[in-house]
Amino acid sequence: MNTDQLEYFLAIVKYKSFTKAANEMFISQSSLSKKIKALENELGLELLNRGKSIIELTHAGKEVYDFAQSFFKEYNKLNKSLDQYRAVSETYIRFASIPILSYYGTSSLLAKFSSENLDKKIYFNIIEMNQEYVMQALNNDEVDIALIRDNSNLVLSNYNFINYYEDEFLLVCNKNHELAHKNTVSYEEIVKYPFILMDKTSTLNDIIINELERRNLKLNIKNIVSRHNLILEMISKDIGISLLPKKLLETSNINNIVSIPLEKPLKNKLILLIKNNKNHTATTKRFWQFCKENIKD
Amino acid sequence: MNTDQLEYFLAIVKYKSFTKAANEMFISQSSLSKKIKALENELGLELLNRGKSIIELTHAGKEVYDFAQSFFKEYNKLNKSLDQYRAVSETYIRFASIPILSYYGTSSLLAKFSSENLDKKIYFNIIEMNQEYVMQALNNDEVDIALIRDNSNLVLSNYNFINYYEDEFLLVCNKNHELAHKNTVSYEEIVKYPFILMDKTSTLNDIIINELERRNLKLNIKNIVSRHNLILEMISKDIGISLLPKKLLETSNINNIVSIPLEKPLKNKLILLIKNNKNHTATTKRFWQFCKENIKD
DNA sequence: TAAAAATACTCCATAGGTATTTTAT
DNA sequence: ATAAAATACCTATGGAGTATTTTTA
Repeated sequence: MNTDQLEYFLAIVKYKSFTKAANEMFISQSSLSKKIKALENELGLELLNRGKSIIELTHAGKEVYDFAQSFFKEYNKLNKSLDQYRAVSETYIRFASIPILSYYGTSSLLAKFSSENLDKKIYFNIIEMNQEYVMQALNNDEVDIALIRDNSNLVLSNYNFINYYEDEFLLVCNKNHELAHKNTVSYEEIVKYPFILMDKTSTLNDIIINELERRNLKLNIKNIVSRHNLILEMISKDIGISLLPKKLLETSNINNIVSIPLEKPLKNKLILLIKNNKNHTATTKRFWQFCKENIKD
Repeated sequence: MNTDQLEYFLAIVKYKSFTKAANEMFISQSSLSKKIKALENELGLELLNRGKSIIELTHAGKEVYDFAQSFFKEYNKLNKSLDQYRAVSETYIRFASIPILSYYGTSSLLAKFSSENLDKKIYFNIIEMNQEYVMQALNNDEVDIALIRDNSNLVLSNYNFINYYEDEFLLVCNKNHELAHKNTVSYEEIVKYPFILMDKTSTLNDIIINELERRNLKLNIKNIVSRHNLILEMISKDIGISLLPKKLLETSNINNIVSIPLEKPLKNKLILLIKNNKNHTATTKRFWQFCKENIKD
């Protein structure tokens, strides 16, 4: 019996699925299956009733489950206590993000993790790049975890993800604009007016343009700029209108601007991504676990 | 971390020696050394201060030691509880002995072990043979554990042993014999009288004859018989004298016989033997452990 | 110098992976 | 038929052994 087996066993119970648990624990379904079978063989008992649409504990399994839980309680206590004897080592977590970090409270998440894990000096190596480069870095193992925008082009089969934040796009216009008085606006109305777009490396555009294409509509693009603050400033001069995630508007203090919900809401979803492979450091895994527990979606 | 590592770690602390612990746990010193190093690496800590003439726990080691102890308490509890779900399986322990089993309470030892291990049906496969055959069977892995007499010919480097019983040889003679009134007798006196010897396959003879050869004395052999009861009966008819272990005399109820200590005591030592190799079943290992704990030497 | 732990080296067993089959709904 | 667990098969890592070296008292 070893800690891995117990940990994996708890994961299966938690997720009620070998496949799901394997994914979450960064091992293959096959390995997990064999590991649990090995544990069952060692104990000479079946721990799980498989199949019948859901995985449930056998009576013996329940006892092992309770044992495993209190084991980890003690084990974690031991490890915390051993920290006093351990040299504080350094580890890096390489974190890449699209340029939105300051708006979504990410730094406080990272800080919280560091402060909860004082046994190691944890350094976050943070870079902000456009989504294409973030994905490249993730795929080339130059980065451990990424924060990106979930656009429809993403193929997530090689990744695990956590929903990080979700809000919706609002129409933003000058307070003197024709639309300013409306309660909701439709896509058909939006395309009538000069539109200010982020530059094409932003995934905000993909989402907006995809949605409009789906509806056979085409934007009347007036300007393309590289930062959303610039968009807001231009709107405050009534140069055009735009669509921006609600959250980005909350932090701005530009005058003369009005934001209006869409008739058919358009979601802006941010997700954390980690590669599905098995070579993550213990600290990276621990951080991923921490994110799962600390981000309420 | 796994149960093996913890078990081995506890053994090292118990025996204060890697080499000793390795031997007791039926693994090589090399493997043990590596296993503990692996545990230390995993924990990122030294657990033992090696070398300085004795092995002692570091502060961290003490914490792990306490953890391991309470772990096994819980682990054993779990296993006991899991027994109710386990199919009762059968295991055999192959036990060979020189023909003395009825005199040394061996059967109650075996019975006690069986009754303390009700999770398995434990069958003892017991054979009594002369020592040469017992040793052969042990060497050929036809037998797991052997009970033999420790004569000076034994080379024990390939075995682990447990002192099973120790008593001393007494001179036995008829109550009308010339020596019958003495408090102690010397070897010089013994060789003067007709002597009744066990047949040559008995290790009793080796011990007696070796001792006399060491003293340049030679027995005056009158009869050779195959069972010590016969010897006693012959002595009761004053046909000769003999040397027999004290214990064998306690259980006999033959009259007209006197037993007298030797001036220079001659020991009769029975030992349990197990091969030093690593292929014992869990039950055999458990029985061996049980013997270590239950036989006070 | 002697005894004991660590290491070098070899061999084999097992863990982990991918691909496939079996099972259960 | 589909989704999920088990299995077959392959590879690579790690564990066990023996023999040797290093360490320490």
